[in-house]
Amino acid sequence: MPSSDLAAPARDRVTVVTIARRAGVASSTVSRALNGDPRISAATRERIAAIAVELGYMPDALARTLSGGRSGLIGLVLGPVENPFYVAMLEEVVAQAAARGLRPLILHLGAQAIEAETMRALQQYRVDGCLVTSARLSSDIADLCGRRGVPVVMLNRVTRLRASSVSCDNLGGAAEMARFLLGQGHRRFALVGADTASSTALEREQGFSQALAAAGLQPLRLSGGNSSWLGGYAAGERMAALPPAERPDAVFAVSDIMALGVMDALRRHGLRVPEDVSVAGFDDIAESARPTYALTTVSQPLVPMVRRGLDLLLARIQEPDLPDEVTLLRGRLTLRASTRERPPAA
Amino acid sequence: MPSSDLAAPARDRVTVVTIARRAGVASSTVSRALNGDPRISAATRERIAAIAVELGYMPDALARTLSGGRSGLIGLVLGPVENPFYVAMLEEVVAQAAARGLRPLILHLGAQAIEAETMRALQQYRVDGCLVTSARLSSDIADLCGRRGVPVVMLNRVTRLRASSVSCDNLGGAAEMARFLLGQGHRRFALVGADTASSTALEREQGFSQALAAAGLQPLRLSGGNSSWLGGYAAGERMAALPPAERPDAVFAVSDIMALGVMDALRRHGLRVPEDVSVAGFDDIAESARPTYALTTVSQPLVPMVRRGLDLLLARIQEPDLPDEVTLLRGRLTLRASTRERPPAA
DNA sequence: CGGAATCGTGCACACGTATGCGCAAAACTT
DNA sequence: AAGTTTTGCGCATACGTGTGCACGATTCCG
Repeated sequence: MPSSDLAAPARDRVTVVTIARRAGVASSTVSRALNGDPRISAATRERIAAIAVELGYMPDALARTLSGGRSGLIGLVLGPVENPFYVAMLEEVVAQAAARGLRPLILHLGAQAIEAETMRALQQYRVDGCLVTSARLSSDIADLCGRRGVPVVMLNRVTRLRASSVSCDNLGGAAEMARFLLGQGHRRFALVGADTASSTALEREQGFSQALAAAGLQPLRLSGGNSSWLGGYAAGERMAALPPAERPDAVFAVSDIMALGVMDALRRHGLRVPEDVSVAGFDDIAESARPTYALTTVSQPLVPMVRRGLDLLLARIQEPDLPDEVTLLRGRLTLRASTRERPPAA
Repeated sequence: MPSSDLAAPARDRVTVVTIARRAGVASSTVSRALNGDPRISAATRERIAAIAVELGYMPDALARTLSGGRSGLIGLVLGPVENPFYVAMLEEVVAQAAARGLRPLILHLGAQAIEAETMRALQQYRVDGCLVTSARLSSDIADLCGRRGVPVVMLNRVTRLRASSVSCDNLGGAAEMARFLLGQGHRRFALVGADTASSTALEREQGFSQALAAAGLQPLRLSGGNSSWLGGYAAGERMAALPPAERPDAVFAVSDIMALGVMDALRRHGLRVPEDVSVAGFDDIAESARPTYALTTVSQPLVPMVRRGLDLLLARIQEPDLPDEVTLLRGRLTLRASTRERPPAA
């Protein structure tokens, strides 16, 4: 049936064979020449390179992969993007991956569960490695990757699973924030956590509480749902509803996005930040730097975190049997206008 | 050199050959059986299917692509993610693409220029099609895709280039907003636009201005940089600095993210929204629904837009010679508390 | 000047899947 | 029962690249 014969001649790719014919050599010579094999003479190499440029040759990444190489693809499993921190992380990962010649393939994005489709994609496309930022169901991913020999690095998650991880020193950062607030004269604290207990959130709660306990204090625990603006807002409303005598004079939320919700709720109910209540967060997302928020927070070292994560991943791609490694990077206290010195006594 | 001989036996893939040997048939029979070729008997088909399941066989997408099929990869070129609208669009694209068995490969993300690396990736990985939301330098992408026969669909961008596009009826939506505000009794308007003139922003400005002109009015044009919160904030500050007599009583910003900046600036300078000034936007991002903003806006039909975009793309992947198509979807006015009826006379 | 070492290149095959074609056996027709 | 169609499957090859091995040509050494 020569019905669709006209569809065929449309696009003919430039391959090593095209170049080989043009140069009068074998295709293997072209392959070696372009890959800098020292066995090929300089003259031949340059001649072939010239033809390649002339024809606009681009090696087919898929064929190269099939022939035993790496695909250059890294699978991305991303958490809830309603939290701008994950968006910033995505942006940084994409930029740094591109600089290293890697292409990010999105396997999953969002807070909901990971579908079977994702797992299939992970197996069908020969992903060299995986970067995971979502905790939910990450165990399945890690498990599957482990069985198939695909290295995994967790970003911003510490896990007991077989995988390396890079994370901020959540415990230390939260503790440092607690000590800072204590030093400012605050004595009545609220701690806003998230219901969906991620390792990150738990560590921050713990670090904050422990530092307060060292000063003989205990925070009022408020939780308002998941780690989102709305969750923080709900917690803030609950706090604003307290009788003034019981109301804390400093709030620490385990994520900036929640802290912003807390601030908005407090202000909406007539409380001033920082005059009446100091508010602090963790992450340092872009929104926190807005003059209307000016949130005091613990800045996560995003760029070094991603760099370290890719370092770990690439090392394990080249040497699959390297042992798992857990990296902790210290956060930095960023002081803004949402917190304020309290007079020593009431 | 038998040095790294131990590295080889690590992971042996399950391929059609594995199954063929196990079933005592040729590999071509396996391929046909799994792809539902009617020439294979039901008995053989089932036997092979059973073995495939037992061994956990997954076809290699790369090899399949090489053999003449589609890769199942669609390239994504994304705009500035500081605008949550683009993040929402990304999320929707990922979800809908997965449902159709497509994998999104991130080619570019962010406001800055598209690097050469991106163009290379586009050629090296056999992307079936491209989805573009960024206007900056999208001409290069479209050009390259056109030459290589890769269909392109622009989302939220209308372009004169060779590509199909799906977009909201920006002109009509902005005009409808203008008529609504007029109907509420507003007479002094401000229009907040962006410096970096995207087609989207320009159309919205135009639609708003034209509808006002039809009522014999002209808006005060304010621009405060690019389409970001900070840009809106700057415009809001300029507006708040005006003497009360000259100050508009309604502002329309060409994007929600700018409108939120405007609101924050106005409130920070003591103006009440909507009591003193009504504020309206365009996009309907999640933040606009927060009780603290409650922004009146034009909702973009995100889900249908992405659906239509993928429809167009898939149609052109299967039939490359289809003519370009431009789809316009009507937005819907979403009324919230940031706008308010004005008394008929002063 | 003959043998060995070195250099540059080609042949063949591998990776995993899809498919045109051919061939044997079974089913049907006359 | 012999010929014709249909059925079910295998052989060979293509896709584009990488690489082990071998082979002819050159160079070096004695």
